[in-house]
Amino acid sequence: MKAIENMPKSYDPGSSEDRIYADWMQKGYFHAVVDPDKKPFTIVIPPPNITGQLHMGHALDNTLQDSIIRFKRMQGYETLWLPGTDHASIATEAKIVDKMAQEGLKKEDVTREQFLERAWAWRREYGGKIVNQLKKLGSSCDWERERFTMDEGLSKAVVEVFVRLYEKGLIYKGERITNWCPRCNTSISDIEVIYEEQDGHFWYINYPFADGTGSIMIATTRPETLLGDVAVAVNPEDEKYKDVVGKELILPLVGRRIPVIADDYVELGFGTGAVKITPAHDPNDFNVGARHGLEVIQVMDSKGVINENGGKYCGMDRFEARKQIVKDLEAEGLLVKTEAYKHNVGTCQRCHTTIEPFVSKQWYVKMKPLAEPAIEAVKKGDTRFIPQRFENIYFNWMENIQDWCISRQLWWGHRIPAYYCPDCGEMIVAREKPEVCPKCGCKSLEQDQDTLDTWFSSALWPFSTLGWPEQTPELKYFYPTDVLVTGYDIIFFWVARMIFSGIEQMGEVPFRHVMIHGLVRDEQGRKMSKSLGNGIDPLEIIKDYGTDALRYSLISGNSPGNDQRFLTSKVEFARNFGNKIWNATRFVLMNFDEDPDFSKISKSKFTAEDRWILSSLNKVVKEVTENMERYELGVSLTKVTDFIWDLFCDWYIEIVKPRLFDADNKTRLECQYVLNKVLVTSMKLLHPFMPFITEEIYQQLFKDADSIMISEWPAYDKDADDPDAEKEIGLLIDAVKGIRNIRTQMKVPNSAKATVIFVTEKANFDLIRESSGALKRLGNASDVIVTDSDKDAPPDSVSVIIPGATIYMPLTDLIDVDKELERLGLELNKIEGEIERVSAKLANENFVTKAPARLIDAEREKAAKYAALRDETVSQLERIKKLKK
RNA sequence: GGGAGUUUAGCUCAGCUGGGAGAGCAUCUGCCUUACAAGCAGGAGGUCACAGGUUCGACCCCUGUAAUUCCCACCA
Repeated sequence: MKAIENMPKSYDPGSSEDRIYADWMQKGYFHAVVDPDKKPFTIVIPPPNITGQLHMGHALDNTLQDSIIRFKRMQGYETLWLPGTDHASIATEAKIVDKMAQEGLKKEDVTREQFLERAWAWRREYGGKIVNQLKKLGSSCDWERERFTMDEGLSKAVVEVFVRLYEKGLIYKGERITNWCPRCNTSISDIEVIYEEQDGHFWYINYPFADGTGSIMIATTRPETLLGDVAVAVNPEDEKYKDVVGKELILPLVGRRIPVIADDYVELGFGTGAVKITPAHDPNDFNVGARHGLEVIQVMDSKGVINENGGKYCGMDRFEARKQIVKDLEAEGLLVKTEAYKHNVGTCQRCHTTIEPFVSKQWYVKMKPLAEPAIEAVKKGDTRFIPQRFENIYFNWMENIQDWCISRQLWWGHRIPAYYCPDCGEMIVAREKPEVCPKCGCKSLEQDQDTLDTWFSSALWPFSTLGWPEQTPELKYFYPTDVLVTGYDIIFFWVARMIFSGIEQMGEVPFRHVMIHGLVRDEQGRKMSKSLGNGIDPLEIIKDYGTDALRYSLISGNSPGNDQRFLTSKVEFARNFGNKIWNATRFVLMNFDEDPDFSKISKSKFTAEDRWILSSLNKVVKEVTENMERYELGVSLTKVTDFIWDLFCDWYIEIVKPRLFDADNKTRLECQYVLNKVLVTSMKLLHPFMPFITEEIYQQLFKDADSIMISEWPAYDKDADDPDAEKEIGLLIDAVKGIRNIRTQMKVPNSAKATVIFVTEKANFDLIRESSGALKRLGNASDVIVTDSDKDAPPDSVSVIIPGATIYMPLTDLIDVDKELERLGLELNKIEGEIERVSAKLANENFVTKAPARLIDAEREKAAKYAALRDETVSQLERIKKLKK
């Protein structure tokens, strides 16, 4: 056993965490191999963006994963936690554009190759940063298997999936209206559009009939799109407009003749009942236009600037044009009125620029055939969400899914594997660039300029990282993975897409469980954000309190799916807890002999408190393991904490001190053994959450020990349950609590050590005598006399009545007779209240006939207990009353 | 418009399949007791949002109401 000279009075995480982590790495404990003799347990990390900086969300997400993976590793699984990063095409590209702007450069000023050069340089410079930050968290990832979504292997997987889906007809190219961000200058998918409520206007505009017979009034929030109007639609049922359907209108400011058409899309009773139709710039209008064979007139370019179709407004930004058009309409007397109007405006998830629906040629994934089996898989329970309610969100989205626009007009990302012949226009989708055009033999085929949505590659993450499309042993062994841990904010973006991709490519769901967690909010419950500046840097917390404390504060009190607030007080508590166990260890070690030989212990020499703490420990092992298996990490952590702090430190250690301090005590070695056993076992239970301090303690407890992280997870042992010991020590604890309580209530100064006379039932006699040392210590008594008769009790004493025993504390000069009478009276009231409640229950025939037997027995036992307590309290009252005379 | 969550001590939150309400922080009282003042001991504080219902029994299950947060859809 090591001496404790290297254990300072308080624990300093800063001095050990990096060293311990380096040691784990060096010994290769994080590395997983294909081992047919062991069961695999796999987690793939949600790959952080290379633009990323570790924030509290990562800290939570990765602490959860690490805790699970450490638990499973100790349970004996071959555990793989596969790490990596995501190229995050649009986010990274935006960062690079920003950086270029600082040099006075625009994206167009450099070639695609030069731009990509910069992107890779970015990746080299910043890509490793977040990885190092994950290491600071203690993450036990298999870094030898780290992947990047644009690695050669993963890129190969992306091309393979694209080609396969194309060949199956599940990927197609089409000209359609899509969400377009004029600032990022690219198409984006439906879920990348964030709707924000904005204060806008409703402009009412008259469109005159071509025949001069008046006009029809429409209302719009986007008057600039008027330039692209090709019709005005009314509901076919609308009496008001029955006669005008088919007539022609003169489009204001433009002069184009456009028809009035009838279409169900127009809602009766909303607005003016007439809707301008602009197929090129509104998705609904696009559909209306398609139904009626209307022309699509694009009036804006990709940057939101009015083009040559916009006549005199050409060259104006869309919002500038809006103002001018309103002004011009007003001048022409066609603007009827303007109303303030709150409405939802679609904005770009990345840059919050207002989305402009835009007609362009894009690549799409046909979703229906992919969604169906993915829905089925979750319905069957092949993949389960925790908590389950997120399955509804998943179903709801998958059942109403639209085709997925996957092409982006960006440079950073996986380039679409489609090749075009400049001569004949032939398009070839292929794994490799064809040498010549298969149709005309032209040799200068050009690859599609577009790249793929960054989520296209993330969707393949659970198998592409394991070597797919190669049938590697890793893929066979580790796929499907066991649990995916992620926030509810990316269920659509990522989780759903992994599920259908896994099923489609691998024929099997990518993971068995999806553990969903919430957001980490600030102390006031606000979302942490850059713009609010309310983010808390996990690395700062680590610096101030240590990684273990941060991890503890994130796990404790956290329940799956729910948001939580980040409270500094919680981190402080966690740090204090670390210090507590550190000092418990110091205590244990300083009370060990030089080299205790635990092979010499005799179990028959275990005292009641030994059996009690071992039994309690055993119970905690069982419960914590069960909670861990159900991914209830917060509950586990609370249970471990309560056991260590309350049962082990505050009771067991305090009870056994006399044994330890007495060098001649006959059960001293057994006591040391139990201390060691309980401490080691509870450190193991705590290790998944607080890996560093538990390792440090483990190393202190054992010479030449392997790491705690590869030690065996404690097993529940049926035979270690000891209800008798629990009952016995329960009695002792009640007695001590009672004595302490009296002391405070009677305001007995600590210095006044009164003799305690313990009158007990015969059944408890030996036990109490055995524990009298502890009782003396914990009750701060000068002496403890155990007897089975109250004849020794001095009359001027206060009494503590517990089931099966009465304790007298002679407090001559200190006892206040009236006060004691009052106290006992209150006690009696309480007991009688209990008796009333219990007997009411037992008198209830329905309860006695319908409740389970064990509950009825329990109530009967209580009834007997309270009756005894009542009798004893009454007799104590009598005794005190006599004093008064 | 559709859906989901939340509502428990002053604050932040746990509470697993229904069987006498818990923790941390804050607060009050007393303690530097030779592991720990980042500590120890003892207290106070809750008609578990509200109203019904099911049940022998409801914080827990059902219905409704209110407040609050979020997600989806999007009406020009």
